[in-house]
Amino acid sequence: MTTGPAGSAGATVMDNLAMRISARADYAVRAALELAAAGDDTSLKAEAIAEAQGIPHKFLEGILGDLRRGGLVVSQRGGKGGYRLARPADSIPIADVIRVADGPLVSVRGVRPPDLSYTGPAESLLPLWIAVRANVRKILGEVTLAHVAAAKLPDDVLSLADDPEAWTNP
Amino acid sequence: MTTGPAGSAGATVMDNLAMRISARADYAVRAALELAAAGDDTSLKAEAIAEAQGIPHKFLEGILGDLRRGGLVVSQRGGKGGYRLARPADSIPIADVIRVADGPLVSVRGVRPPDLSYTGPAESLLPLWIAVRANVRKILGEVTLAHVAAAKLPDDVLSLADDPEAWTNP
DNA sequence: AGATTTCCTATCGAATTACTAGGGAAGTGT
DNA sequence: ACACTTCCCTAGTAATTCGATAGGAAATCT
Repeated sequence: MTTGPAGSAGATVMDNLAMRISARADYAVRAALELAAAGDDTSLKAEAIAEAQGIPHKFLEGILGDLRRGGLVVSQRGGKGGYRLARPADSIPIADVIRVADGPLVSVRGVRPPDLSYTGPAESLLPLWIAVRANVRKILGEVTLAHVAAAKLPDDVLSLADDPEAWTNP
Repeated sequence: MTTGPAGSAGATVMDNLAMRISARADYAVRAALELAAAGDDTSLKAEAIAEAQGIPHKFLEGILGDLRRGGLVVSQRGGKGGYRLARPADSIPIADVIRVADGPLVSVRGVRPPDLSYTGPAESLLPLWIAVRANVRKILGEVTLAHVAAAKLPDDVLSLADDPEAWTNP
């Protein structure tokens, strides 16, 4: 499995992180992509998705439950059961998947930017966080499951990722 | 998440967060802004900064220690002691402050994007995370302490924050 | 009925976060 | 020299969160 053992020996150091995509969000997106690739009328079993993407299957079940409650997938129990997307893949932005699985996209100290208040020289911090959030939203709201599943990201996103400097460490 | 379907009004839920600025990072930036506003040759005591920004002062001391070890501030002990910026405020991007206080800016499941590998329909996920990261870096690397302390954000950042839609909830 | 697969609840350990406590080291003013 | 101030360092801790697991009840198909 190329994805790195989900829970065990992955990263050497667990750093503090200013911005992180959680395992939940990552798994949720990958599961949704698997469903997008399967097509609108084929339904996949949780176990199949888990195996394909190297996700602990009981953990995945919980995540798929969230996606269902969030209205992104529909499920069917029983012998021929499984999950499939509730809407066409090109109408589901990645942002939706992350939000449903993980809550708001961006927050500061557990508070959403518009609810913060700063004083003194920090007053302009709020517009800054808002700008960052707007930017993240723009990207993740523009890119859909269909884009990623087809490996055809929009040009403006691709050009961001093409900058070699974007791939360096710090 | 386990919160009722979509938007059940005002309940404050402490969700998981896809992207968060931690208290450490937020405090670090605000402290640095106080120092930027004080000027290059005035030094402020930890206690004064703590009071001005409403930060627990013992907690802040630890953060200031990180900033010092990261070379962003210099300190002086004793009666006339305190902290001041090690460099001019317009040469310190917000990104530097956050990184020093909190580690790498962006990561996925505790792993930095370039170290991930995805399979199947999730293959294009990596360039997407990279694009998001590049974008966040671009903003936080461009905006300096001087910008924020003077309440004069660069135009391209301001225009992002000016979009009224950027301030809405989800 | 019987097999299958989702769905629900409960729990767990380990890590992380935000913060507190206490004391030692370095510097200043009298 | 002496007291006083302020930074500096090490530990510790309570609460929360994260990732993951277990067992069984409910629904659906053949």
